[in-house]
Amino acid sequence: MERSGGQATINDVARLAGVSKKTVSRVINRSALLGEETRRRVEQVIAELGYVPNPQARALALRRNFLIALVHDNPNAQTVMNVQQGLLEGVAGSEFELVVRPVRRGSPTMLDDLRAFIERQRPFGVLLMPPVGDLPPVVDLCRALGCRHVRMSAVAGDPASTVASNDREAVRHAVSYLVEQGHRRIGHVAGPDGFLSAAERRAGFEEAVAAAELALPRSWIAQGSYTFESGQEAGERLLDLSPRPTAIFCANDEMAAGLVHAARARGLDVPRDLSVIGFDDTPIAAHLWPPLTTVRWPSISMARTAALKLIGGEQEVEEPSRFLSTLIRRASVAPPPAD
Amino acid sequence: MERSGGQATINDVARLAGVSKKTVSRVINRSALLGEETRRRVEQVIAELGYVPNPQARALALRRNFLIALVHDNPNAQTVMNVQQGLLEGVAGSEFELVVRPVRRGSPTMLDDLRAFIERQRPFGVLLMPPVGDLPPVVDLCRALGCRHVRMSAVAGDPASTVASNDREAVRHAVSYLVEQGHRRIGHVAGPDGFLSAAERRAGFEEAVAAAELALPRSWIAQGSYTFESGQEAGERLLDLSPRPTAIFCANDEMAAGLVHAARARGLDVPRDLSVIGFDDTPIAAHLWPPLTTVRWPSISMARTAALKLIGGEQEVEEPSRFLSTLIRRASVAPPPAD
DNA sequence: GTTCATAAGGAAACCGGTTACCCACGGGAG
DNA sequence: CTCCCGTGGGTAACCGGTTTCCTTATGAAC
Repeated sequence: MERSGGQATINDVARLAGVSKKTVSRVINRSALLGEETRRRVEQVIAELGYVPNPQARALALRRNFLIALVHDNPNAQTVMNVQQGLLEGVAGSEFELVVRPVRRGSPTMLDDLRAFIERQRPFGVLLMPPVGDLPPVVDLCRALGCRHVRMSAVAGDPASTVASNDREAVRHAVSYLVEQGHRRIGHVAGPDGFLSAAERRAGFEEAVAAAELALPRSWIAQGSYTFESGQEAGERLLDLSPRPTAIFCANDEMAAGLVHAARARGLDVPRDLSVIGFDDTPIAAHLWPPLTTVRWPSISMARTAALKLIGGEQEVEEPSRFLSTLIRRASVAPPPAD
Repeated sequence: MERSGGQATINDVARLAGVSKKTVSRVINRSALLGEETRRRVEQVIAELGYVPNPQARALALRRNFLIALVHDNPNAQTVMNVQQGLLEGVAGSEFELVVRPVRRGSPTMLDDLRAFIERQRPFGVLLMPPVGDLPPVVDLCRALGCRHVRMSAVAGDPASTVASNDREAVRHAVSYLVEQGHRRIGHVAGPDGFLSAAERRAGFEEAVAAAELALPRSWIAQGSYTFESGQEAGERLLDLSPRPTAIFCANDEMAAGLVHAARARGLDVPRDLSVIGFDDTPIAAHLWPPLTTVRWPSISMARTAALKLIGGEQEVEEPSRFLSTLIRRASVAPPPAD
């Protein structure tokens, strides 16, 4: 039974229950000092009226709001959606809402835009997705504004403000898998400069190759920009080499897809002539032909933990000691050709 | 120059400028009745203090907030991201924020969850993405709650609360393209029951086939569920027919990708032996081999218009008379084999 | 010299909650 | 019989804006 034309307010509840606002507020906030009898009466009136506290009024009185902002500049739609899902799982049952705030890296006004956003909304917390969270000026801005923030990152950092995967280890594992399959000539399509994830993945690649005591000519590493086209171009360079790599690890799935296209254009069969591994497990990976072996980033659980860290106050959030990326084995890897 | 430890308030500004709150409020809201001299003085103090009005306080006093909610239940991450982008473009420069609220169709508590969300937040407006916006109970709920809403839809509806593409026409056009290429045996992988888009696309398909006076055995239409796997299964059924279709229109890209896999598994070459068209232009389409001819849904501009309708009050939003989906021609269509 | 319209701006109430502070009451200790 | 304390709950101020209503100064009209 709702009053038409406008929500019931705390005053309505107080009046109908014959108590003061304060008492109603106590009921809402589960304060202890309350008679059982009174509490029941108030709760009944609340139910009858369908009363819901006004979040704006609450925010004003409490001098804090219940907004978690997702700040991102990530071209990978699926990853962003996963993070949104994880965040929402993390705040489920609480009164927090998720607002999204894309930014444009490279835009000269990015920092000013972000500052204006934070100053205006004063969100309770912000989650910084990579790659924007890898930018020190962005983190410094949050700190300067006194805005609590958590970064998702490919490397460990301050535990209070970081949830970290371990891209380097994940890549070492993926490349070891290629080695196990018998590959000795392994190439790499690296991500762009300035991306922490790209640097980590490359480092992991180089460590794994070194650990297996394989040769690594400079020319077997081609740099791309995380795009399909750049993967294609990198593929053209790598596949024209002689001898050419029998396996290539790509720093993301987009580039791996481009690489596979380049291979096909040269009449090379994947995985018979060339094994390929990507990173991210985007929808593309599963639907490519052949289905792409790739590394899955635990984006949902990382985001869930990030949400808990943001809203969890000071108490420790129980957290996996490490977010493990997992190798998803599909059909794009096989032993090298006999040649 | 900001006061450390807390934003400046309207009271601080008023005090430093030697005026009343009301006058500051007038400056903020560009009220006319103000001396040039006073306005300048206040504006200078605002700048010095870095004063930003508190949105919660504003929301409370104005009895309305500045939240636009995106309610969706769409498995296609790229489409959701496009809609987010379009919404943000539409509200750019205003003080609106975008909150996202995924729902789970099929969950028995979906309506209750949505009701709780709307009653709690009282968002200024909500955008209902398909398929959840196609559900009458959801629309009825918004109406009952007095919550302004706009649906994105594959068919026209009440102009005040609908932005509509014309899927039927877009599909007719795509199928005509197959006919022009010389195809006479054209099949269809339809979307699941209960999806407006699926019904419209199927209707468009059937209309185009009828207009070209082609035969359409029942068996040439296979129903899927918009997933890759269902596309694969549909492909298995369609491709075992004899004679089999030389071209197939799929109601979305996921299923088209599944169909292409099924074709390849049978040793069929796309497009030499089979032409395929999808719908949505997801990233998968461009990265598939061969790159998939598909229909691009104008999601960004539809969402932008939807945002304007939501925040635009009563005045008419200038709007394309129709949002045109465009046929993206890639390599998955060719003339039929000679046989 | 009045009267009156108008411009400029202030005082106070209000939006819907939370909180600092106070009061009334009842029971046990001294 | 007081005193004191814990319990249950009310009063009023406050959060930071907006709005209603009112006052004052000014200049034009009569």
